[in-house]
Amino acid sequence: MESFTRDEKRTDATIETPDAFNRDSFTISDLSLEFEVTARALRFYEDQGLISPERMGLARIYSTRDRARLAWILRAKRVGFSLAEIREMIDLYDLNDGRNIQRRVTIEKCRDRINLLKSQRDDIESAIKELTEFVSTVEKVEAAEKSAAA
Amino acid sequence: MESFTRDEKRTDATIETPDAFNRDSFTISDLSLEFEVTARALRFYEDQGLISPERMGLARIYSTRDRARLAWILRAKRVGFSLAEIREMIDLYDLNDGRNIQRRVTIEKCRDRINLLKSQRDDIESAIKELTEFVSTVEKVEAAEKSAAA
DNA sequence: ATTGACGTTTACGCTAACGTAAAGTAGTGA
DNA sequence: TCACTACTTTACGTTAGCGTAAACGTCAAT
Repeated sequence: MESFTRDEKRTDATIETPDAFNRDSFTISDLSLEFEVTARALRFYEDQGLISPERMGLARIYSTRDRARLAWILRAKRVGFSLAEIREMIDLYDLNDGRNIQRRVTIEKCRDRINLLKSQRDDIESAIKELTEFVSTVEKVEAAEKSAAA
Repeated sequence: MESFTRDEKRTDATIETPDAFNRDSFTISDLSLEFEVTARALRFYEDQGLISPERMGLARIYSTRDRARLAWILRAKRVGFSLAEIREMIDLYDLNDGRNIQRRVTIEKCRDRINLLKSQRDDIESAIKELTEFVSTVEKVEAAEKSAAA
């Protein structure tokens, strides 16, 4: 459960086969390349308790679960959550894996988040509309000028 | 255009009628109360060139246009824009009031923003879905436990 | 043995968006 | 006149989210 047998690693490739998909573990640069985040960021997330990969000596070995979790983290970031908030949410998930304590609190927090997300979405929707209209008016002006110049 | 005639101000109220709606000018605390931002924030936005109210002596006098602009700024903030980005967008708007220079650049920038907003919206949509599903599974577990206890 | 690629830790630096005194001005009300 | 209140400026402090050395370990290839 906690030991990492090196037998699971392929021995044919020198140490890394860049074109190998269907991997079951990843290095820090694998993930930083794939998700376009710096290794520094990944280490920082680990410091903040968002993710905790296995170690092989000092080196970090990310599992597919870690990878999925990272994807989750990054999306949460994109939608505007702080790392602290993300951490909270992850804790909620993890808590509900085995425990039944505080389940109602979890649900409430999730509901709050959902509502927040919805209002954010509405704001964005309005912004899109507004910008789109702006663009079209500008384009109309432009078209009018062209025909006037003709 | 630039002078502010004090005749336009009402002289009946001492200096502020707290219950007066349909106002045409606002103090800094009016706006900070209404929009629930601190006066410090408003001054900061001014420093950053996002808004520039008239002055009556030292005191800031916000017009209805300023107020509308503030509303715009705050919504842009809510959807994740930085103050610098908001400033850029405002400049674009203002530029297109009188000038025809760089109109294509403006449009391009707007298009980029629109695309960014759309992908943000999609991210949020996914997050909503995911959280909603999570909540419902948690609730199912809860319901199952209750019936098991009966 | 050394170079190079990739990894590590520790730790100081930086930007954004304000918070928070500190200290002064300006008008009103007693 | 004094106090109060709302407003101002200047300026240093704070938090988040990393960036960026510095200095070192490890393995494979030259």
